[in-house]
Amino acid sequence: MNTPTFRNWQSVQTEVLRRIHAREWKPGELIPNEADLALEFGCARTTVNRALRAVADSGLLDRRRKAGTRVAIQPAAKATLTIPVIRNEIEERGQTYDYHRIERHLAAPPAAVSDAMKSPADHPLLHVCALHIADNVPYAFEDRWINPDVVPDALNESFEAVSANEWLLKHTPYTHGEIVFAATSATRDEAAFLKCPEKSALFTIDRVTWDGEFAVTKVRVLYGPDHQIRTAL
Amino acid sequence: MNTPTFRNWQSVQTEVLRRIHAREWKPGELIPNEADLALEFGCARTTVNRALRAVADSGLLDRRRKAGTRVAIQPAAKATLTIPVIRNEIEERGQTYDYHRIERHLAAPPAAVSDAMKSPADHPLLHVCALHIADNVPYAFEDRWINPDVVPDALNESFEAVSANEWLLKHTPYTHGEIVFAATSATRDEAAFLKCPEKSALFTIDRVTWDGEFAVTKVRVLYGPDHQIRTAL
DNA sequence: CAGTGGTCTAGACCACAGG
DNA sequence: CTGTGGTCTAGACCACTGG
Repeated sequence: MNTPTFRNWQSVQTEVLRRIHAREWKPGELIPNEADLALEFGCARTTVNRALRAVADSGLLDRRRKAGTRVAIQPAAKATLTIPVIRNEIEERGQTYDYHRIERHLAAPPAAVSDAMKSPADHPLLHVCALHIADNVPYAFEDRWINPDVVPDALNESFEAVSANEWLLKHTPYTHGEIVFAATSATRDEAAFLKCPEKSALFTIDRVTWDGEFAVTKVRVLYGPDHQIRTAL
Repeated sequence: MNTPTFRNWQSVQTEVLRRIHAREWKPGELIPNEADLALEFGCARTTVNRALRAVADSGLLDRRRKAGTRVAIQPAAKATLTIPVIRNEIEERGQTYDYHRIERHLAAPPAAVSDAMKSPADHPLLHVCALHIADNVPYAFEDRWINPDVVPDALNESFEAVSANEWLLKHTPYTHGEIVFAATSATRDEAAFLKCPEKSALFTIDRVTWDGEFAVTKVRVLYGPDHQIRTAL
């Protein structure tokens, strides 16, 4: 029985995944090259290429020129996390969103912040703290430092009605960033804001965004206890 | 002054990103269609398509047939996390890896586990607990349940030398999975294994993997305090 | 050096959804 | 109905890298 022809790259991808899962192509094994597969599948090489590239992106295949394509031995799981604007995150679950600005002032940041932003230690930055609230329950505490050299308009903004989270997204371009996920123990202040016991385990996201070589902002978001981020694998 | 010609999709992508960051194309705005851009860039439409698709995948563009392509208004950040096999994670940092199996027995799982695996409440599963160690310091505690119906060979494996983490990856295919990130407070036992204070905030990954409609395994990995996952944005 | 994947091109048809 | 993105094709050249 011959392999039926495959019309599109998704069906080729499905077949490739099937062969990997069914161990027809075993871990570490070399699979046929694109030209041969195209022949077998009855489609153009481009189509096979697209399918194999997709599978390789997910980590299940290792591709190298001349060496060919192999089934990955220990496929590292790759999970794509989507971190939405907090307001959207809450509203999409049908909860009402509320926002409270806690603090806003210009100050020299602690060393950890100026280091992370590669900003001179005594250079004042705009410090904005705020609470995001879902259905009247504290949801996340946002502790942010903004570089006024890069975002001068921020100095004219009170951040009382609009969160810095949203305001920056709308007003400030950035070229790249770094994001760190961790678990931290709630300090006394943080616990008070989030209305949870001191030293609760909090899911934490730290983010620094850059516009070229200049740090735009550094933010730490502390989510309330029991917060979790879920994704398909 | 004309736009110079672009030779490959990466350079087109770079130019597209530049226009978005420079606000030449503003958030919410419609950008020219593929055919026009191809003309402007002096390349084939396929090439433009590849570039725009890549940018859209990263969340900065919204594309819809007939409606055209728009710059995203509030681009949700997308971060791709790579979760390697723990041994590799440790060895890649140049640390020595060590492993200790703590427990292994067949037992009826707690309700939370049988629910997550959609397995009958009284159906016995293989429970394997183990410690992953980096440079003689506890690194992560692995608490795993394996479905022996799907992986009968696991019953013949002691998991004393090879972690279930690696063994399953090598021996068991899976079709899909779900992964949850959270922060949890160390229980007394967990704290003892990880040699950290009780109630420390621990970064936690829960994973359930499936082969078709059957759950293969459910694992909870508790990382030591201060563990963090970092990725570019 | 030669085999492999990576990519480009021009042209074509199609699926979808806005108006 | 029609404009848009989504995809396929055949053929071509290139870049990398293993042997």
